[in-house]
Amino acid sequence: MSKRGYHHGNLRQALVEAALDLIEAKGPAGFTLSEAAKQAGVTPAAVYRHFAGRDDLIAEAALQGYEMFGALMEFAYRSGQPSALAAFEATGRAYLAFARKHPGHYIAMFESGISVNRTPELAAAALAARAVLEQAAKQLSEHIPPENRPPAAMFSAHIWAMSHGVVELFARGAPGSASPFAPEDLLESGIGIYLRGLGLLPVE
Amino acid sequence: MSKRGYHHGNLRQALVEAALDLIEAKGPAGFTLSEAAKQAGVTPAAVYRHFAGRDDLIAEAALQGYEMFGALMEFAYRSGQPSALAAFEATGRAYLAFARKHPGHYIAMFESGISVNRTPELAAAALAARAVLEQAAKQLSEHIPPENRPPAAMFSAHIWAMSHGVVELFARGAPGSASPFAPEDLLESGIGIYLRGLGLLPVE
DNA sequence: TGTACATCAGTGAACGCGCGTTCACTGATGTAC
DNA sequence: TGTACATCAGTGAACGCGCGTTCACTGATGTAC
Repeated sequence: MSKRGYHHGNLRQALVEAALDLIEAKGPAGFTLSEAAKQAGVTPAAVYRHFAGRDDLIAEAALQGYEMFGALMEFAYRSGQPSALAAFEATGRAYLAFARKHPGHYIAMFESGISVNRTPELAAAALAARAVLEQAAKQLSEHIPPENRPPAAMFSAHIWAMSHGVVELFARGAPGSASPFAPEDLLESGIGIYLRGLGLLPVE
Repeated sequence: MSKRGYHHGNLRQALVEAALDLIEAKGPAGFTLSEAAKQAGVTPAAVYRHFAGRDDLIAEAALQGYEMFGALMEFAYRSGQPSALAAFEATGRAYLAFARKHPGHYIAMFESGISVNRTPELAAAALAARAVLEQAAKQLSEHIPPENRPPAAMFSAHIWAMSHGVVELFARGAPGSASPFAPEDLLESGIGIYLRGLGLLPVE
């Protein structure tokens, strides 16, 4: 913002944002370091002052994504307290909202092919995000009679899978695309039916 | 198989299979026409005798995938008849089995970025595959009292989303990967809970 | 306030590489006679 | 069975391109005196 001219001032973050724009626009394969540099108004070589290389830049984008993702879900989770159900549903909605609002981050995180175990920092951020959903699932599943209560990790895996599936298949232009339902409605109703199956919502 | 030497004999299909191997091994971005040609024992230029270019080759791999996918689900669906429930569950299992056995096809279909509307033939094959699942969902949903029966298209979209999510998140090495559950169990239990939520399975 | 200097972010030219694609060609195959 | 010939699948050389990365450099910035 402040400085202009020879020194960029905040090139590191500008590069991350250029990367996110490109990933969003052209997919993880379409992203190139050179183009990100160009979009940030800088020579490709300048990137190496801030990142070890192309993959390192994507990894940073994914890291920022995981941190934001975790924080948003955490916030949603808290906002629904003390009701376990409200907290859980808010978390689910936050998942889709994040994917919609920050597609570049979402793609960098889940479709770019970078491993979550690339750095300890990235692994920790990913784990933390996942932990929020698992915590929400765990708290909610305590309302299920123990004898037919699935493991919380399985519960949250189901929700994660359905959320991710809705994002990939129906929230982007991808394959058949032309679903007659809004992704939000699809996910909300799907999770509703699932929760009913666990006895956590009344069977109307 | 038969001919050797200057003329390959079945280069077109050999290229498709090389492409599938490469896509499976290195992701849709890692696939190159040149390497597929090399793996088929042929010069890159030879590819152009059979395909319009790189994307056309991927599209053919996806097309064969959709055809196989549709046929397998159709077969599974029939094998469960006349029970609507058995047919539906067999179809769901066939989904995951296909993704497991034919990852190259699956990736070409859903992750390569090629549009299903690229050719009428591809669109038709994709539609046919989707129709099988929708048919299974429709038949099964007739066992739900009409007043709280979701549209069959929504029903099948939920199942498709959960299946796809399980494949992407837990059936491959991708992100957190280290799920403590087998994808098959995860999907089977997830669908089971969902069907219970629709009143299609007894609440134990 | 003014000057000398150290720092270091960004430059610009260069590299080797593999890509997709084109083109004129060659030589194996199968058919007509 | 043998020869002439048309077909066309695959060759090999070449292309222009953009990529990621390296390197010695330059010049803006901020600090010490």
